Amino acid sequence: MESVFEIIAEPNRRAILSLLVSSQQSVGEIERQLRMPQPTVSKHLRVLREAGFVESTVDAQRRLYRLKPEPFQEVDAWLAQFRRFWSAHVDALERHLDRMDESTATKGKTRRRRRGPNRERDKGETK
Amino acid sequence: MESVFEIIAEPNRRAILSLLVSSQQSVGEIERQLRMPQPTVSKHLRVLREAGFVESTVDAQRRLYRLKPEPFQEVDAWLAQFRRFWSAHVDALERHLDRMDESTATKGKTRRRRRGPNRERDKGETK
DNA sequence: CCTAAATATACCTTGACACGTATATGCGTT
DNA sequence: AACGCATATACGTGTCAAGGTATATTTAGG
Repeated sequence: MESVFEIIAEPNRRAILSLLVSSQQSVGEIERQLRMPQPTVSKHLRVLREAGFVESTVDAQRRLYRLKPEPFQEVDAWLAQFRRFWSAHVDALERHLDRMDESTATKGKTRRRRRGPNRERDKGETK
Repeated sequence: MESVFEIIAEPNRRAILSLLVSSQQSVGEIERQLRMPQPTVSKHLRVLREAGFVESTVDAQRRLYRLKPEPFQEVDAWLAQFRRFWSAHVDALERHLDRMDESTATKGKTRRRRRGPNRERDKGETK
């Protein structure tokens, strides 16, 4: 369990991280909102803490967990090398994002995206 | 092996993806550059292809693999919700947005970027 | 056709990790 | 001190994915 990528590969851990975006939460609050058994929450939080994704402070018997930025930056840094590549495929990207918009439309406020004519693709690499 | 996060959790797969950033490569080229056995390369490429990270074209006995953008965008979309947390490093973020702006400038439309202090942490938990 | 090269797949083994259940630890209250 | 709540940890189990080795498939060329 060394890399940040392995950490975020686990769906429950991603759920926890997403929960913590809004504000810090206690173990019990996470447990209830995500409807997962308490030991599961604690164990995932341990992994997340050791990987630097979260930190905790003690509040009586409760532990309040909140996000830490560094590992996210690490993921972002890795992703960066591909940004150049996918901006060359903006059109496919736009189409993809349109589908994402559609699937998350329940959130109400969606960023509207405009649709343009297709631009040229294909760097002419085929043999 | 459903999610994109599980796919990129594997170091060898990340290595392959990084290799393909520069240009498309054959299995043998990947095998030699990464010094990993050929079946390993093929199997990872299969996983990557089924997850939409790469696609291949046939060149005689060779298969040329190249990147596809959509899954990367999916990772980026997930990462987006955490961006406000690491805006401590505004510089990298700004650079990122700058490149986004630049690369999509052909589309003409504005991409809004909030600037200034986003000092909005520590929501005063119950203590 | 037959062979060699490039790539894919099949089979097996192994190890990691996520889960459930049970139990331990810590803290606050009476 | 004793109890109860919140959280952590220990242990046993099952699953699944990655690696290794062997073999199959495809294609070019003689």
